Amino acid sequence: MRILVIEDDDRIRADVQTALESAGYIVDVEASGEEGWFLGDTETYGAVVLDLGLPQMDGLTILKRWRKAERKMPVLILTARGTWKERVEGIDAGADDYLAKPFHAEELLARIRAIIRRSGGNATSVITVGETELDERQMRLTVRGVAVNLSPQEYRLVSYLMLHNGRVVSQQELAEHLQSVHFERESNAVEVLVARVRRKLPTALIETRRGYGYSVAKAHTE
Amino acid sequence: MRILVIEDDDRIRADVQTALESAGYIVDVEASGEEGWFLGDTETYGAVVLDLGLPQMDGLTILKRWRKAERKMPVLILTARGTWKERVEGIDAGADDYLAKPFHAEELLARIRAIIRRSGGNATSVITVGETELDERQMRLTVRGVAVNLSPQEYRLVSYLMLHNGRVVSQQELAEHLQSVHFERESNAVEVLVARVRRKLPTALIETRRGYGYSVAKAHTE
DNA sequence: TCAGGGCTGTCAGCAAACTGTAATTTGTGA
DNA sequence: TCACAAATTACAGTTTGCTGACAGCCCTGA
Repeated sequence: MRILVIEDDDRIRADVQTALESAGYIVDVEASGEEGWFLGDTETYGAVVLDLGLPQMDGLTILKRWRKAERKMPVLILTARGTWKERVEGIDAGADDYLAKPFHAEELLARIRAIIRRSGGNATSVITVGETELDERQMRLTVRGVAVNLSPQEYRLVSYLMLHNGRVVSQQELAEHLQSVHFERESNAVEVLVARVRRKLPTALIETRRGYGYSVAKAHTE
Repeated sequence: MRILVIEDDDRIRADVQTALESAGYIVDVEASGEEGWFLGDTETYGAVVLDLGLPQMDGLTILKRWRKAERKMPVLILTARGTWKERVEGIDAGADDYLAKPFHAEELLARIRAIIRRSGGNATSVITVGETELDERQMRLTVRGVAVNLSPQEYRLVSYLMLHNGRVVSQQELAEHLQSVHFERESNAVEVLVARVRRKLPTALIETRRGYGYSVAKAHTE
C-alpha cells in the first residue's frame, strides 16, 4: 500500500514518514503543495496524509481539485489547530478524516488504517501488471495464477516497483527504501536483489533503465 | 467466533475484551463509533457489543445503518443508564438484547451466548478452507470429516488464522491474541504452538511466511 | 494429600533460508 | 572500440524457524 504525505514542516514530515514506513507502507513525501497535488493527480495512492497549512498551494485547494478530477483516494487531513470550522471545511472539501496536531504516531496509524479499510481496501489490495499480480493482503506475488515465493527483501523490492509502476526508480531510492541496516555506497546489493527476483519470475517484469534505475511496465490502474 | 466491541470508555472496553477473550472468543475492539460502524459493515462477526453513548456517531445510528444494509449479526446494547426509553429505542433499532452498566462479566457472557444461540441459523459458524472445516459453535476442527483434538491454545491459533483467512498474521499479533500472560520477546512459544498444531493435522494448513508470519491458504469465502 | 496426565512455556541444537560482499563476466551507449 | 554500468556467480555470516526434551502448573481421581 502506497501513501502520499504532503506536509511542509520537516520534523513532522519525517516523523509521519517513519511511522508509516515502519508500519509497512510505502511512502512518498512532498513538502510543496503544488508538487504534492501533481503527484496525487498522476499517481495512484491507497491514502493521502495532507497538511492544511501549506505555503503556495493550500491543502483544501489541493483536495478540492483532486475531488473535482474524480481522484477518490481517502485523505486524512492534518491541521495545527483543531478548530471546528477547519474541520467542517475539510469534510466539505472531501476529506475522509481529520487529525489535529500534535498527535501520537499510533493515532495516525489507527486513522490511516481506518480510512483505508473504509475506502474498501480490499479492492485496492491487488495490483496487476500484465500477467503479474501483487496481492498486498496476502503479501503474495502470482504470475499466471502461480504463486512466486519471495523473500522479504525481494517482496519489498517488487512491491515498491509495482506500486510505482511506470516510474523509473533509482538504485539509491530502492536501497533507501529497503532500509538495510548495513548498506554502503559502492554496494551492488540492489543489483543482486534484482537478479534474484528475475530468476524467480517466468516473465520479464523488471526493466533496466541503464544509468537511471529500474521500472516495471506501466499497467492500467483502472 | 469473532466478536466486535464498540465502546469509548477505555476501562470498560478493556474489561469486556478480557472477559470475551478468556471465554474463547476472538475480539476486535473499537473506541470510535465511525470506525466501529465500518468494521461491522465490512467484516463478518458472530456478534457485536455496542455502546449507546458514543461520541461522533451514536450507537443507535450505527445499529440502524447496519440493519438498513441488511447486516443481521446479533447486537447486544450497552448503556450507562437503564432508562426505559433507551431500551425501547434500542429494540426498535434492531438490537437483540440490552445490558445496563455497570454489569458483571458473567452476565455479559451469558447474554452474548444467548443472542448467539438465538441467532441460530447464521451460516457463519462453519468456515471451510480446503478440506479443513472449523465449526465455531462446537469449537471443533475437522479435516476430511475427521475431528482433530486440539488444546485450547491450539484451537485459538487455528481459529484466529482461519477467521483472518488469507491474511498474513505476524507472530507478534498471534502472541498478543493468544493472551499469554507471560510472553517475553525472544520467546518461541508461537513457533512451538504452530509445530504442535501441524503435527496434529494431516494436511498442510498453516503456511510459514518467513520474516512476516503465518497464513492459511486463501479460500473463496463467497 | 498425592500421583498422574494434559497443557504450555523455555531452552538448546540444528537446518535452511536470507542477504550482503566481492570477483568476474556481460553488454550497452557514446 | 572503450569505459563503465549492470548481471552473474560463489561464498560466508547471520537470521529465522523447526524440533525434541524438559519443567512447572493445574486439574482430577484415588
